[in-house]
Amino acid sequence: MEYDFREIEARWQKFWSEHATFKVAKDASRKKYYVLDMFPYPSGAGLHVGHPLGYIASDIFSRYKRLKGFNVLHPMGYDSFGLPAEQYAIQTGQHPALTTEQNIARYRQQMDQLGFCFDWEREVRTSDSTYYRWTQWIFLELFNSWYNPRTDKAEPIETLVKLFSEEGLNLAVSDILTGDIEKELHTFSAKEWNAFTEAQKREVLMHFRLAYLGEAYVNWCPAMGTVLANDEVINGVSERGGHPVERKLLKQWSMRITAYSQRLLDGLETLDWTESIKESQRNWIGRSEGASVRFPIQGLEGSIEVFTTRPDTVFGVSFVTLAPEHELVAKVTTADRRDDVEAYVNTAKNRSERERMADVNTISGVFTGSYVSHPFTGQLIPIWVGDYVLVGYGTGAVMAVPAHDERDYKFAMHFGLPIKQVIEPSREFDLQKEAWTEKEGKVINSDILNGLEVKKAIPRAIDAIEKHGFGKRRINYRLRDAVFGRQRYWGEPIPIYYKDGIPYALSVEELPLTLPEVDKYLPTEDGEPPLARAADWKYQGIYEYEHSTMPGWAGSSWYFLRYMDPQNSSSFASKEETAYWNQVDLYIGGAEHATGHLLYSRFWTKVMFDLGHISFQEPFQKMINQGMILGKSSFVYRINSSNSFVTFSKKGDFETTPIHADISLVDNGKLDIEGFRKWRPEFGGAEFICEEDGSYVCGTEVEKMSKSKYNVQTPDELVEKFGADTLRMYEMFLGPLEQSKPWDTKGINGVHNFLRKLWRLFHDQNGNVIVENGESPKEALKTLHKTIKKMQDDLERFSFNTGVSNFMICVNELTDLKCHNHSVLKELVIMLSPYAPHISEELWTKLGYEAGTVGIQQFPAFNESFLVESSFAYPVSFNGKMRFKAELS
RNA sequence: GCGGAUGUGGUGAAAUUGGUAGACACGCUAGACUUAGGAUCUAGUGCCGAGAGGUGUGCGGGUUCGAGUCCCUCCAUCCGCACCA
Repeated sequence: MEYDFREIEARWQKFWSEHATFKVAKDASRKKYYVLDMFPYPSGAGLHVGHPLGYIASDIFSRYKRLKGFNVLHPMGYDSFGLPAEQYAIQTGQHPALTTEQNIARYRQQMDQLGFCFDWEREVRTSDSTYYRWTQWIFLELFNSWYNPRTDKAEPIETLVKLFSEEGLNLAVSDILTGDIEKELHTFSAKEWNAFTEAQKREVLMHFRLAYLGEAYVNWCPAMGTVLANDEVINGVSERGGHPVERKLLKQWSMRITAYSQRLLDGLETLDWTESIKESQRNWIGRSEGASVRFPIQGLEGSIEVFTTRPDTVFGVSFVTLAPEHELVAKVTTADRRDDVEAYVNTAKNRSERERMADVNTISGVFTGSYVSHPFTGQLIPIWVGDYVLVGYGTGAVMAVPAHDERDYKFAMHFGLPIKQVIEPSREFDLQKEAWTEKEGKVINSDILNGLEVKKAIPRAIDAIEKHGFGKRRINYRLRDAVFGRQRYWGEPIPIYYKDGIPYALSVEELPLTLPEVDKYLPTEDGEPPLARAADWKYQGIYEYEHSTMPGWAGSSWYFLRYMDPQNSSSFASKEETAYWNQVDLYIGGAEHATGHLLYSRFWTKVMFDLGHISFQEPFQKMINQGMILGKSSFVYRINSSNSFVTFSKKGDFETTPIHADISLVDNGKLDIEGFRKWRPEFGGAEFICEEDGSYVCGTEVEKMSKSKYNVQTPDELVEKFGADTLRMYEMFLGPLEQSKPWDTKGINGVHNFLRKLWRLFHDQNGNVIVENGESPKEALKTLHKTIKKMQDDLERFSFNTGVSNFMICVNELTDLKCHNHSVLKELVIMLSPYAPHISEELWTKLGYEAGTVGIQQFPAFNESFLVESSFAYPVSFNGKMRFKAELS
């Protein structure tokens, strides 16, 4: 009897499902371990071989941890709100919930056939109202909180109300103001506060809430009719769809993630993540230290505030530049300059992000006609407008020091503005040709700073600026608040209604605010989001609800918490459950979420921690980022303006256009010509210029796996051909988990043959089980123990590829030894069970053990005494002394 | 430009703390067995060389008794960010 994987796998999957083998529950007597996969968006295309890579790894590790005695939480769910379902709904009129449901069913079926040990009773779906009820609840928590810089954490908004009613908002409490709040608010006394109307109070509070409605420059995508977060915009076009994106000032719901900049930065130190992801986050947060300095405007009230990291060069300022969108531009523009400035500002505003980014080398700007006075020297300095200054960063204005900043230098050269050297370069350098931008050298021409080294001059300059009241020390972050509203249908409704134009939050008891039915999934004629179409959808039948919905990252920012207690209907998860399961110990997923999901979910976790809902600050302790599996596309070469195709080696003789051919039509590089003709009607009469042997050879290229490139390999056909255990082991065998690699099935036979060999170790030619009892042969025990040690090490360091290899070596050796000893085989099966669960279960029962229990055995113990004899020692001399190093042979 | 990663046979790769480089697998070569299969078994397979031997981890240098591994310079490829003051 041969290894009949089809029969075996179907039978065990049924058994696991019927016996709820992988159901887990809190168990205080055992240590927990939480292994999480990034949950998928259920797209219509189903899973391709790249998707399960991470799931296989997490499955292996979960099973291993279970063998080690841990109570392992290993759940799965769906990030089921999202654009594609909505787009499909727009095209077909079909409700997104329906397509989503179908796609989930397909995903589930594909995952099931791989034999994962998920506890499906804990499944979550972000689009399910029993789930998004709690997403809305968290939104309310954010809405009803503010960030208190004095305690450095989020607090209920009541503490702020108390503060205002006792102290008001004045200089003494100005330390509670951070970032943008600073600019927009006026001070008031406690008395004034108490006399404020409800509306006035709410307006003030809105500037402090962690979820707030505010005016902000947003990434507006006209093609999609919605706003996008910064990380959803790549090179000035939308991440999904590639539509152009422009900047627009809009009133939007936002998340005050900037309040957490420093804590998000500090928290990274405690995490076991790759340096590259941490670095991406540091970059995104973009902390820089410096000072803000105010330059009084000549002849007008007020001043222009700039942010600089080089206060040491303050005496080298020769002009000040405002961003075109800067609020003071209109005010400082003189009458004779107005036409020029307005023309410039309009051009700059109308350029899309993409255009603006495309030509960063073109220098443009315009003089406003006004001047500021230098705070130290009183010298008059012209005010310019230039689009190299970004409104969203710092104060939207810079003090230009052309001698020591490259962009200021180019601007000054272009417009013939003075360049004043204030740093003596520390090595030979031609200041006539470019700016000396290094933070090195001696300060000159700078009054009180003269003679100081740059590194010492910086703090000295800040001290002087603060002493004279010209400005203050300031840490600036590049991180922007996250826009939270989307003008879309298929997302969580924001639990807010408007009374007299003022936003009010729903109460917790009124949740969930369910998604209403609409006639179409498009914006209304007057540009309102699709939710505005919902007839009679009003709070208490009177007040308008908020019409935008939450972005895709809302539901995914906290899903790991819901898995801990997914059925709970009185809270997002009980305290007992979150205290027990705690942080995710191992998180596996793609690196593409480095700045989006991973940052947002860290932010929400910190807020939840501050408000006392959970006892940990970071969601994911250790993270592994699996590499992408790329597709190998096949190409045929059509001779231009003909229906003839030329084989790869002869294509040089013609003018050709490469066309993707479906990889299922290509075997070993050779095209199935008849299949190709039938594939698409336009190729029906295709002619082929072939190789000498009559075959047509295709060209190949490694690309991202995608439907449109006809290079998608689904796991289904491979499972059908070789079985899930083979596919699982093969995907691990391909190479290091974290490395991207092209998909290639040429080695899959090797893994499949190995499983057959393993099968034969237990069976004779007639299919009878051969298991011997009694004393285990010494040689077999050595092999076994060597393998136990290696397999364990491999698993601990996530080196699943060597794990598979080492297991193969073991089976080869036992086969050579003709070892059928019961106790050796038993431990072999347990060791294999994480990698190939189906065949392990089968062999486990053949060894006479209870079905469904192989996964909860103890991982076999490694016994050194068997290794001592088989190891050899070789001499090593170290620092002149000889010593011996033992190696396991 | 800045940051991160990677570079080892024909191929995927291994080498865990500086200690026999290329395990394991694919592929290939030769043979055995077979009513032919994508089966199994045996032997071989980094490169040069008939051989002894020499040589070899992107290039060049360094530290060391010893370097794929540590340090420096450079090169190539991939990924991320990018007018951030």
